[in-house]
Amino acid sequence: MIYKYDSEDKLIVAVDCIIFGFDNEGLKILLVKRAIKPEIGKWSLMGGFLKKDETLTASAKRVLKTLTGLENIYLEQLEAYSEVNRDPAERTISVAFSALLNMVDQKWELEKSFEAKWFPINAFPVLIFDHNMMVERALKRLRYKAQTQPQELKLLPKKFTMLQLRTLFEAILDTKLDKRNFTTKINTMNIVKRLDEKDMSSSKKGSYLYEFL
Amino acid sequence: MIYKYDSEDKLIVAVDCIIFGFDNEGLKILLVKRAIKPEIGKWSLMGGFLKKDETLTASAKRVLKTLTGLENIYLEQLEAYSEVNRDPAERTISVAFSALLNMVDQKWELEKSFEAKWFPINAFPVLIFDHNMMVERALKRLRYKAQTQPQELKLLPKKFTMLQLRTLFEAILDTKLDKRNFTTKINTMNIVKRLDEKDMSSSKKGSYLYEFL
DNA sequence: ATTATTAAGTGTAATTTTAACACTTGTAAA
DNA sequence: TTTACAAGTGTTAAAATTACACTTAATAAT
Repeated sequence: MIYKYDSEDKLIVAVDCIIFGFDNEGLKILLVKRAIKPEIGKWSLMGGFLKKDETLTASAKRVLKTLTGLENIYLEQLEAYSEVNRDPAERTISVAFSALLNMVDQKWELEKSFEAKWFPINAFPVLIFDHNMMVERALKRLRYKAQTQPQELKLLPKKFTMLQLRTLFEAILDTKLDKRNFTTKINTMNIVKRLDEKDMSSSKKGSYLYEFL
Repeated sequence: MIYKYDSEDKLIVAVDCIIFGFDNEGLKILLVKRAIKPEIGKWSLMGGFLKKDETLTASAKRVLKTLTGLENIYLEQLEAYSEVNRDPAERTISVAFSALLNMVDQKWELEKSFEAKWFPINAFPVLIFDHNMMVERALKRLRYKAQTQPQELKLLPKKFTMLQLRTLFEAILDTKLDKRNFTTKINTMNIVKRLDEKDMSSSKKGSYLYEFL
């Protein structure tokens, strides 16, 4: 026997992705020019609509794959946004996802048709709807993650130097960190192993490469 | 000009409330006997369906008011749950809310028709759907709150003793806490003020009452 | 071959925070 | 006046955090 709820209150559920990237210079956010009305042509988070037969996470993964071609982007669900008039076109609620993307060592390209662009995290445009709020929340969450579970910061290439890791932390936390204290801290946390390999590109001495455990 | 998205993927959005209470004995959770099919008669979180013209928070507040009559229950949004078959009746997603409720000093009554019951947090029944997962997540979040923003633990009467506060912490964190260290910690956190008033009910000496700042 | 250059790598001391631990006090009841 | 009982309080040791600057390894230039 199959039961159905009796409701005229069905609505469209969207997902919006706050896509963070890191390229050794600073923390970046990937934005797209909105392709549909309303607010067509304005900067926006990459998003899409939840289909009836997919989970929110699957939906976000699909959206990200469409934009980047990548299948295994690290994702974390954030809040749902549900102001009644958040989207002037129609009642929708949107579930935000934070996506972390290593910009360097993967072979991938942004799907051209989306007019996507990376912006520095401290200099990106005003976004549509409540998307700026979403970014703010995602950043807060990212800072928390850095403090508590740095191994989840999937923003670095598989092998990275201490300098890269520290630069990432500095970008996320928006502070300067002491070199010696940082290394000691990371080492006592037991989350990385030092490889025998060195990266010779940045100095004559070369710097050890690390991997997350 | 009004735009509409073109979509057959509208669906029902629910809210489910993890309602925590504290009565100086221990942490409790408020559950209801489900009144609709499927799974009618089974224990469940208190929930309801999001209406087209309300926000998720408003919806949760409405649901809580229906059950308790209270208007100003402290609420925090948690994750959305979206497994395709989480509710066998129909595709729904549900947004979980954590609600904190001081069981002692308010004048209120549980609406009888819901067959609601308080359970100790470490001895409550198996719930329908994914509700047990929701409770687990809510507990985790509550522990985090206790560590970082204890003034948000709206589970105590306005005036409370250090013993009450410590007992609450012990219940939430599921550990014993040292009396002296606890008092010192709370005092250095600058989140409470000690009143001149004493609660004489628990001892001959009486214990000071505190308020959150 | 020697020297210069450059970023990587490393240790110690001071301070702050946390954890462990037990006796004194104030009041009501006997 | 004494007894009983929970409330209230301080010190010491250990651990974590912060501040701080010189040495090292390798390449490039002479």
